[in-house]
Amino acid sequence: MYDLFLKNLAMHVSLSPAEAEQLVKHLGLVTIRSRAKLLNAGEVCRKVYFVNKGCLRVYHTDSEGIDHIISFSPENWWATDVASFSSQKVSKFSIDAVEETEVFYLDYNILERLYIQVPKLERFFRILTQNGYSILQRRMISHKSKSALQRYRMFKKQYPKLEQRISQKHIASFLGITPVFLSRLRQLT
Amino acid sequence: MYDLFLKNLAMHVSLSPAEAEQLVKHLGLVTIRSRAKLLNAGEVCRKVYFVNKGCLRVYHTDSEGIDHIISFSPENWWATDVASFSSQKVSKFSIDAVEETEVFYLDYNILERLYIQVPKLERFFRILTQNGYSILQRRMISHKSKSALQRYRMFKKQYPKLEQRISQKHIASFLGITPVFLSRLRQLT
DNA sequence: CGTCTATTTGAATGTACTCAAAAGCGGTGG
DNA sequence: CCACCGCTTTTGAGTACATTCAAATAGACG
Repeated sequence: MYDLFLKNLAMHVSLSPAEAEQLVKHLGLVTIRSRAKLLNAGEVCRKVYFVNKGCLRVYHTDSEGIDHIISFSPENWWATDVASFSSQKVSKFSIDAVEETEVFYLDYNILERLYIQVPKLERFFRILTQNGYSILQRRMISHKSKSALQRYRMFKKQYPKLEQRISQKHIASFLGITPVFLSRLRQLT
Repeated sequence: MYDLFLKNLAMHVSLSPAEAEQLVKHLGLVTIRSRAKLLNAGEVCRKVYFVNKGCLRVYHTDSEGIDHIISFSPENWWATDVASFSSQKVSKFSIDAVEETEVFYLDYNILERLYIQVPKLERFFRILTQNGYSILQRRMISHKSKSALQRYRMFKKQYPKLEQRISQKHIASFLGITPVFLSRLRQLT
């Protein structure tokens, strides 16, 4: 049951069985159906999520009511609103499910306590955030230096499986273009 | 001398005098003149920098030879290529000085040792990276949802002092537009 | 089946870019 | 101290990538 989760942690830290036990027993589990929300912009983000099955999206709804997807989190990825979670202030982002999704979660207060009990977790989340940061940097650069068509092709290459599972509307929002324009790009392939 | 540096750390962790001493004695110090480089794309980024005076820029040079500035680091900010530093693999980014700049730095190996000796540093850099991550997210969103003019106005509002110190060419690169177009935007104001 | 949302297609528009040339500015050497 | 060189900024004209609006078509779900 916790296989994927523990393997994910093992990528960056090696926990003793006791530590793993300690961690796992504080883990929440929830399954939500497609489109169900885990976080609404305006709320405080109290949890960090690990996707065991399915796919989440983290997005911002701008003043015009247009969504901008900041990231997808398929199986084996983490999702949270880092800004809101780490400061426990209201969130500018929302999180929902792109398809039926099963997530583990850790509560803010529990995690803060765990940081003390299991200091390796501090390390784990430092590394996790660093990785997320550098992925975001790459996306930022690609957004600035590549055309929409190039970005779409990179997306398909990088996430071949995801493309099947996610609506074009969402892919367009992730790429930072309109669904209409994405539809035209697809003709060219 | 270490005032600004220690105050910066104190924002997120409180070190004992012994811990502060331990940290500070491993700190390097270097002053570089405008345009001098601290990191060249293609090298491994072995240091994390703290800007005590002046201003650094972290940027990527794309296949066309065009620079894309990912961040400025004026006094009291940190700079590194997170991806390269944390993995100790070759860097896709370069770092140089926008004006005469004085930086403290920590070496990768030293920092890894310090993480063990002073675990609070693990926490500090976790929080630092989380903050950086959420700043980058905001920039990503603003890049997708705002026009160049709006982004320029936001930049001026957010970094009023920086605008004076940095060339338009660099501001344009940061905003993700051409210097030519920035020049036109400035007429409108 | 009917309704609602997602995708496609067409036409007109706008934002930002390229290329080119001129003007401004700063540093360096005579 | 001035003249010159190189780099930055401005300005003009033409262009391209991506958008908006509108309408038609296709798909998904109750």
